[in-house]
Amino acid sequence: MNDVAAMSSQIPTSIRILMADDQHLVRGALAVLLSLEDDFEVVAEVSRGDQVVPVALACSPDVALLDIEMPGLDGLAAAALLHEQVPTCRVLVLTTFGRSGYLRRAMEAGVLGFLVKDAPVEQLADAVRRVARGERVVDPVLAASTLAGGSSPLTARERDALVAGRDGATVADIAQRLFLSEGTVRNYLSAAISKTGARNRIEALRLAEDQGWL
Amino acid sequence: MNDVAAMSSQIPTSIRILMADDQHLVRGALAVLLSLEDDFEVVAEVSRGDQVVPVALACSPDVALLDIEMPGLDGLAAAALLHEQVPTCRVLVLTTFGRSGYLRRAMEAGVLGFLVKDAPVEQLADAVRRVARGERVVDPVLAASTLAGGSSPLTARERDALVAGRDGATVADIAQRLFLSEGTVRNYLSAAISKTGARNRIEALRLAEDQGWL
DNA sequence: CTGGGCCCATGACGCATGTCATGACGGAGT
DNA sequence: ACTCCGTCATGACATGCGTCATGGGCCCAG
Repeated sequence: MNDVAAMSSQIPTSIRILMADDQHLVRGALAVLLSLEDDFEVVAEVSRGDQVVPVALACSPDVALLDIEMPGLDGLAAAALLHEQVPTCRVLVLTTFGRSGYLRRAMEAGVLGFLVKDAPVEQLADAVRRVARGERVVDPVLAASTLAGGSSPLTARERDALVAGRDGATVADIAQRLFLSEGTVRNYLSAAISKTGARNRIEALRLAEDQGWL
Repeated sequence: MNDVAAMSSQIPTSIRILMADDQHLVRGALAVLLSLEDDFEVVAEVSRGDQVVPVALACSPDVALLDIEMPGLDGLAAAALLHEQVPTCRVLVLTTFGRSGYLRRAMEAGVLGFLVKDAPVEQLADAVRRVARGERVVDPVLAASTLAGGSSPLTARERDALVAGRDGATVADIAQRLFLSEGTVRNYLSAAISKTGARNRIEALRLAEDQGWL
């Protein structure tokens, strides 16, 4: 008896889930969907990335289901923090975009599962169970293309210069934001453009984003 | 008896719903959520805008729940077609972005309800019921900002020039795509930039998009 | 300690871009 | 009929942008 209890694995207790997504409706709907399975229990819902760790500390979930696009803190950053501060909590990332770089960054953040939002519904519950068991769950097609894509050739500052120009800022604006000289900014942008094979910084931005290099 | 049956309004029959969203997971989850209400029946699910009308013709739903960002055909265009070809079907648009222009275009397309995806969950069922009854459902805050925004100051070609430059195309590229001279393109872009109050065509693109002028 | 890589900067060159003036054509409205 | 407005075009000008060469400071690995 003692032995059986100590096995810690197969008491028929439910999997405790934390959900993070900034869109109330989809978060709620997914929570309902998961709650219908009788071995799941959604113990917390948050709408901002920076709430993930505090809430996880409070209610110790088995699995955290994180969206990537979130205010406050990016879901991948949240995953990294979570992995470090609440290592017992496995992470399943659930995102709209199947970008290579997202997957790469997710893996670096210690994420176990990576699911795209247009996966068939049946897959979700399955993925949660497997992640709870400690298995890796990744779409093989996406995994392959990620491997093929290689890792980012951009240096930190080149990346900074690119993202600082997202909203259509001029070189002068970017220079101000990064506390750099205009010439330096132009150099970084130029490097980023040539590395991505683009002809504009706009195109470079788009390409880099698709590759997940931002 | 005859009279009662002929009243057509209050037989306790369920509201037939068609769902269109390209993300399987959220579409499925929302469908489940709605199916839990016993006066709802999700009779069809599609993942592309161009499937909306054919499927609606086949299964004659009372309410169509349309996402905007969809492959094949934009949800708003689908709504317009639906309104014209299946006028008995009321439309509720459900979108990620609460952009003024989306709302405006939705209204022009004969849409009855407009709901953002981060609305609280309880609101969805309520919105569906009200739309089914023929009531308008729109977030008052969004409605106000839309009214304030006014309608697009851009001419058709200015708009064309802007959108043709979305992916970071050069002026020469845009000129080729629109079969115009480079100078003309520059003129259009210049006009668009000054009308939006931007300093770049990139910024102009962003601003115009936020206002829904594209 | 000596490359090599990244960070930061400067200056100069050439092309792309944004602005402006100007003009022609056609449709819509008074 | 005349005028306004949108469409298309040209040419000229100023600025912004992308490229390149060059150099100094820094840190890390060989």
